[in-house]
Amino acid sequence: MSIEKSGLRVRFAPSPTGALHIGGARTALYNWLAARHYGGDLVLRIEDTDLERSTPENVAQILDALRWLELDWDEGPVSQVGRAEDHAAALQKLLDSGAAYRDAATADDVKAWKSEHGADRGYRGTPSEDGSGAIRLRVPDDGDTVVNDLIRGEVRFPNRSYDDFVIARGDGSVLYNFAVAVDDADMGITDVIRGDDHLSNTPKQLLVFEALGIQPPRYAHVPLLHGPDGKKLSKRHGAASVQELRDAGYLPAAIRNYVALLGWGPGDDETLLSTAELIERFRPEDVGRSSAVFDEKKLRWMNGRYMRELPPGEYRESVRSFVEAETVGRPLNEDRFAFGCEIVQEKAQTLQEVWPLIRFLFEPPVQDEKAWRKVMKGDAERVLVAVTEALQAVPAGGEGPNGDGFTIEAVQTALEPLPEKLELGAGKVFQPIRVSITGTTISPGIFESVAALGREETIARIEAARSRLDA
RNA sequence: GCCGCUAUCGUCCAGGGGUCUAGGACGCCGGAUUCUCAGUCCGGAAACCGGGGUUCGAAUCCCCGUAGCGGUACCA
Repeated sequence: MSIEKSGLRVRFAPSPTGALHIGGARTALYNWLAARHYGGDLVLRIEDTDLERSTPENVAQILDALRWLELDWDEGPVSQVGRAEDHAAALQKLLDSGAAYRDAATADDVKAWKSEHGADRGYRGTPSEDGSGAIRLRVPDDGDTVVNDLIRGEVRFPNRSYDDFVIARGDGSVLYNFAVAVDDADMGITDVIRGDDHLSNTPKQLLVFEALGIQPPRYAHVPLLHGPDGKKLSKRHGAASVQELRDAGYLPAAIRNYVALLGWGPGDDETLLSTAELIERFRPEDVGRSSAVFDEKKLRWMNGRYMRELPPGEYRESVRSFVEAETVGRPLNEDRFAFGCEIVQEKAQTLQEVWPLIRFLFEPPVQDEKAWRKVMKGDAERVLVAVTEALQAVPAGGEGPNGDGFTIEAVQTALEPLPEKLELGAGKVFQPIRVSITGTTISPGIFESVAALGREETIARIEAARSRLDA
C-alpha cells in the first residue's frame, strides 16, 4: 500500500453504465492532458462494483470511445471488482482498529431514525453483538472535514452532517466511497481530477484515508457539463455521447479542442489549439468553477476548421466510411471519390455533410421538384442547348478526373463566357446546369461539378433535362 | 429539509478594485465574394442576477437574498 511514486499519477475512473458521454470524455481529457503536461501516468480504472449495470459491452463501449478520441492510458484498465481482496484487507484493518464497525440496523431502520431526528444530524450506529450487519465507518461528531481543492479552494464540511456511512454490505462487498479511497491509495494516485458531483463525497473518502492512516491525494473538482436544459449532462441527453458524435461526422481532434475549452481557457483569446498546444498549456488549477453548456453549433464550426486543414489523403480516409455506408454493394470509383473530396473540402463542416454534396457523382440525380420548378423555366432550354454545344467543343484528351479532357480549367474556359454571350445573369446559366446534373440547386462549384462528372455523363444528364423540358 | 458548489453577451472563454464607453470565439443580423449551398472576408446587435455594505472608486472584495446545479443510498 505504498504511495512511493515519483511524478504525477492521475486516473480516469468511469463507471460503465453505458456510452461515454461528453462530460465523461472531458474528465478523461483533462486527466490525460494533466498526465501528458506533467509527464505523469494516467491509470484507467473501471468502477464496476455496481453488479447490475456493469456489463462487458458497456466497458467495451467506453474503451472504444477513449481509443477513438485518441486518449491513451499508461496502466489498466483495472477492474475495481478485481481488487476485492485489497478491499477486504483494508476493511479488516479498519474493523480491527475500531475505525469501522458492524451495525445491525437495516437501511429501513436508519431511514426511520432519520425521519425522527431530521437530516441535519448524522446517524451514528452501534456495534452489533453478533458480528452481523453492514459495516459503517465512524465519523466524528465534531469538527469539519476540509477538502483543499485545486479549483475550489478550501471547502469545509461539518462532520455532524454526515452519517456513519456504510462502507461495505453485510456480505462484505464494498461500497463506492470506500473502494475509491482504497484504490486511489493503493494505486498511488497523486491527483484526483473528476466531476464536481463528487465534491460532497470527498469528505467521506478523506475520512477513509484518515482511518487507513494514508496521505490523501490532491483533488481538483471540475464543474459539470450541462445539457441545453441546464441539467447535469447524462445518458438522457442522447446527442452527446462520444459514439454519436463520431457517427455525426466529427473529428477526434476537433472534439478534443472543443471539449477542452468547456470549463477551461488558455488565458489569451486563442480558440483553435492543437493537441500539442493543449498539452503544453493545460493546468488543472486553471479550470473554471462554473458549469458549462455543451453547444454543438460551436463544435460544428470548429470541426469544419479541422476538416479544411486535413491533408487531402487524410480527408478522404476520414470521409470514406460515411460514403461507403451510402454505397454498400457497389464498387466505389476511387478516382471520382478522390476528386469529389477535393472539391468539397472547403465546404463541409462535418464528415456527414460530404455525401449529399458528392452523391450525384455516384448515383443518377434524384430530381428535387421544387428546384426544377424554380430553375427550369424561361431561358433554361436555350441555355442548355448553348451549354451542350460549349461542352462538346471542349478538346478531348487524357486530362481531367475522368480522362476525357474535362479539367476544371477546361470546363471553366468553356462555360464562363456563356452568360455574356447569352446576355443572361450567371445564375440563369449555371443553375440549370446544376439542376440537370445533380437534381438540386445545391452542389460544389459548377465547373468543379461538371469536371467531376465528366463529359459523357454531364452531356447525357443535360440532354435528359432538355427532353423533359420539351415534354 | 440539510450540506455544498456556482452566478459576465443566447452559448463558451477572458477580465479578479481604477486602463471596462467590459475583450475574443460560436451563433445571430447586415454587406462583400456579379454560379447555388457552404466556406471565407468585412461590419453590427448582444452581458457584469438583485439588494446592501467596504472603498475616493466595484463586474472585480464582504454580507444577505434569489436562481441554477450537485450531494444527502447497504448506487456509482
